[in-house]
Amino acid sequence: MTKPPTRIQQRNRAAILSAGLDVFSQFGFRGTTLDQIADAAGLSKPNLLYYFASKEAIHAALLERLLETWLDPLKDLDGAGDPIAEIMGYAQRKLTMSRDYPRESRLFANEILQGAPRIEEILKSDLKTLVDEKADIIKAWADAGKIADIDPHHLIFSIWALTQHYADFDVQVRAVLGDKAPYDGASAFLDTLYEKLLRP
Amino acid sequence: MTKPPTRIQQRNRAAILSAGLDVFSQFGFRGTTLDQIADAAGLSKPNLLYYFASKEAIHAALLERLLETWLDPLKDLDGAGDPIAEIMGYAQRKLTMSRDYPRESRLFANEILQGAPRIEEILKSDLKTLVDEKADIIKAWADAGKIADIDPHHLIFSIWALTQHYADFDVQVRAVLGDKAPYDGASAFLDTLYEKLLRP
DNA sequence: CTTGCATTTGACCAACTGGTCAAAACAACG
DNA sequence: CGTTGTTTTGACCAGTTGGTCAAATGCAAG
Repeated sequence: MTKPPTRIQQRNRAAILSAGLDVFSQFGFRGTTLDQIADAAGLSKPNLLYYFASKEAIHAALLERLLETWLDPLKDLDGAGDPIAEIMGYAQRKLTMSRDYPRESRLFANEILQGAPRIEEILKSDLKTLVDEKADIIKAWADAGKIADIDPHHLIFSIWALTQHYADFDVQVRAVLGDKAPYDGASAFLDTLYEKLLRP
Repeated sequence: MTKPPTRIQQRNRAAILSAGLDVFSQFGFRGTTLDQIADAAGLSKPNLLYYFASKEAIHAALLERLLETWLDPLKDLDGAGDPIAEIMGYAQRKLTMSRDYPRESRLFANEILQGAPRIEEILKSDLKTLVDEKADIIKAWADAGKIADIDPHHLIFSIWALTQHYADFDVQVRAVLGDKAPYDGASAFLDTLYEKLLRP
């Protein structure tokens, strides 16, 4: 019997989540204050708490929304497709996510850096299951001689590391590159890297 | 005319820095409290502040100590050495640092995630200079046909990303790998990757 | 217009925060 | 032992924090 949200509710909840994403992704859970989020959302603090029960609740809503979409690119890795194209496609999808959703990437990074207290169980169950499953596919490709023989888990880690680095360490990347745009070079680099790594 | 520090001073300052490293690397600057550091160091809060003027001062001391050693592995990359061995050696040294100094890696990651407010200038000057210099060396190797033709900056980023990932995302890596030890596989994977990537 | 619900707010609170200070406890040296 | 400098602490403070609440305001349907 939950009523459909009004237009105001939709707008304000969205503003709060976006503001929370801004602040949590930069300062982490403990380093973020409700006043910061309220300011960024253009609402008063009591009004924030009219829409979300607590600071925890905002953070939890963000993490939940994040986990929903975060693993999609890996789910799309298709055992029936062309091995090298599938893996390179996964890397490119993940790089696109870093470029288009850097705040989400940093929110995730912050959570992991803090020891993943809120999502450790999910990592050990859902994530591990998904990764093991895709690792089996990659292993089968390697055994069949369709790609080079490399450790599938570390291959997946490498894709995570190389792509998320451009979102999470953005300020360092830009400091070093000067005014050159990071993502074009990154995309080309990843293509070269995985082509050479995977060719049998 | 500064007096040499007493034994007690040495011990307590070291305890504070180690405790601060524990807490700052997990929660970031804003997320860390002096009480947490004092507890971890086994000192009272006023006693903390007898040794360091402020929370900022502890954090600054840690960052300074970190930056001193953080770039050493890259400095050691020798333009006169064997190209592939030099780059693979750098990657392995960096991986060893991730394994032996994960707290330092996470302290750095936290600082960058927060937009590097305290070290952005250093990144743009010292770090950029060093990286550009080493990128020139790598470029020369590529031009001479001694290694494959890849973008030197993104090559260096890839080494940072792939090695720091094992420290910064440790809990995720371990959640996925189960009880398998990460670093042996990582080391072998990096060797394979850079050998294949760099071979002309 | 009015009634009823959704929304917003100012005032407030207890706990926590970074930091101060004077006094106490300790250590070392003659 | 006494004196002097070092180290430690309990009490304290002003500002911030997450959160509450009753009252005020906005708004849409009848």
